[in-house]
Amino acid sequence: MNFDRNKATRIWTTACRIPKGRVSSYGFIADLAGLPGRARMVGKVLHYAPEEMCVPWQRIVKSNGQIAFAAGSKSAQLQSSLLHDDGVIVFNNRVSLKRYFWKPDFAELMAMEY
DNA sequence: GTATTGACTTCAT
DNA sequence: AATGAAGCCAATA
Repeated sequence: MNFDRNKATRIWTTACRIPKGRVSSYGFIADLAGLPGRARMVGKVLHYAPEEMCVPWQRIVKSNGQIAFAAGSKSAQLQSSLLHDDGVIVFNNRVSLKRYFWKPDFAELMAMEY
């Protein structure tokens, strides 16, 4: 798998900023990582995220709050479980963005723009 | 080189 | 709320 390691690292580190108990979307993370329009790449890259980086991939969901995996699939169940550990309620394979969507504060946004 | 494929998003029904 | 089409872009084939 030869993907762009540099971009991948940006995505991983960006994902690591999502605090416990919050979620974000693929597109939003792509934007923060400086890669607008590459939501699909975020998903691909998260799949390759090394274990030792402890990337909280479970906190990334679709823009409508649904988990990206098919309901009932092994991955979806695992993600739901991990989110539950974070204190996030998962219902019908989705979470409430109203309650959990991560809004980075101003200082964090500034630290990112590069 | 073109075609297909996604852990996606948005808009229109 | 649910579907579907079109757009998206890097990776694969």
